[in-house]
Amino acid sequence: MLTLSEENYIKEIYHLDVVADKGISTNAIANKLQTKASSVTDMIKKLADKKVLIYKKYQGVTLTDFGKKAAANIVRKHRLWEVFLVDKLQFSWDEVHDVAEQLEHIKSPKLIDKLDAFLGFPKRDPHGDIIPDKKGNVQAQEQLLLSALIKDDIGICVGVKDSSAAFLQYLDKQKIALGQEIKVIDKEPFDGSVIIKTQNKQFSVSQKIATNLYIQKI
Amino acid sequence: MLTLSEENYIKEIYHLDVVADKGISTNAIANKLQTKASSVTDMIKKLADKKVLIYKKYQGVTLTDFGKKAAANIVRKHRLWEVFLVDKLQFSWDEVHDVAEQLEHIKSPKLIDKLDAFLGFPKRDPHGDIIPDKKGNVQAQEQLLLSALIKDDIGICVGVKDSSAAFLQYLDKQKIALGQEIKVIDKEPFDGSVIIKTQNKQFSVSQKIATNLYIQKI
DNA sequence: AATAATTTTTAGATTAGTCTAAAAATAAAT
DNA sequence: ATTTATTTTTAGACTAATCTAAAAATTATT
Repeated sequence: MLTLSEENYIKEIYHLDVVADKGISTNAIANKLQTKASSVTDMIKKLADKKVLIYKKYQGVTLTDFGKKAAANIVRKHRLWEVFLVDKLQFSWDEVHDVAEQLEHIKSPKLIDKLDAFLGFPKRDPHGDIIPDKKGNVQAQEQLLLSALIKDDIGICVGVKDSSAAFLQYLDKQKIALGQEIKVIDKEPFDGSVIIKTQNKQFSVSQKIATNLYIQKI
Repeated sequence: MLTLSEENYIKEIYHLDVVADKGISTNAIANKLQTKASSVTDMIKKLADKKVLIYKKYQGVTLTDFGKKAAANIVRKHRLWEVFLVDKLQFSWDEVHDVAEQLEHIKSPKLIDKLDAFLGFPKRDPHGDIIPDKKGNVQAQEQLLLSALIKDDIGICVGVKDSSAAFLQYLDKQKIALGQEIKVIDKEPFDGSVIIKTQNKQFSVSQKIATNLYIQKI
């Protein structure tokens, strides 16, 4: 059985693992978890004992298959709860994270199965992120950043890279929602901004926006 | 801010407070929480410092108004989650307790308000217990034990005193549900059993059953 | 009222998770 | 290839929550 703290470490290492290919460094984990490197060293020793990850002094860590499954399960719970908060309780998508951060630690497989069914077996959370299945498998997402599209490309908005409240609120203000169709009218090479058309309105978004919005081409 | 452990102590003291009139003893708390008396002494000192309760050595404890409000809030959360589990997720009433025990510690007033609304502002949980309101007030329940009724009394089943899975399953088997009308046909003075009629069926229940089922007379 | 039994508290130890400060190892820069 | 800078680990300490065992206070019993 994993403690709350252990679960938070595992989840964060899992998120870092997606990008990195070598071992996850002690400092990277410490930054993400707002803690000190020495605390991380202590904890990863414990997690290595529990066969959650592989740890060699000074070489960083990598999750074992067991660790990856455990992590995917926590992520699954987090994202299902986010769907619940938005779909059923009318939370907006920029205010669900902190609550889901607590709910993800509730231990009851039955609860999650029933919640999943109640929500209609959703595939993605309110930010467009894929929800891992019961067995901890994550379906690969075929998605590009808006900035990677070229003139006349058309796609569906499927997710955000940055899920900070500020960014989500910006999207709300511009009436950009997940599931929405977006067409690239033109690109401005000078500053990387993109002129898009969505819902019959045409406007420009900055490079910062374009590099944080995932699109699935159609 | 209260820790998880503190919340569990407060909740248990609150439940014990309903029955007792003098201070709640260290041992009583230790029994309920499956812990040692020495641990209880340590904790109640801490809770006294936090103004949650009044503590005098060897005299037991009593909750302050602040402590009572905090406790009622935890109980409110516990019971609202139980309603959610039964009404929305199709849990049966004998399997919700352990999950609710975890969910009651989630900290988010907004979540509870929205959950309350989503559930249609229920007044009682699946076991018939009154749900404290937002301010921590509990409406007095006018209810008697089935064993206190006399021949020809008619009432509605409103709650259970013992909410163990075994008892709840017994009630399910006998098709006795909350909200159901029950008439006392006769009583057997010898063993305290009661002959009742409900849903056009007439049968006898033992004294043990009759002293654990709450009825509201009509 | 004195003694016995029980309850409660204290004292000291333990575990999980964290921290600071110093030491050791690795990586970067001259 | 040394030296310097950075990262990581170790050593020792702290807090929260618990425990055991012994001491102190209260309650019950003769």
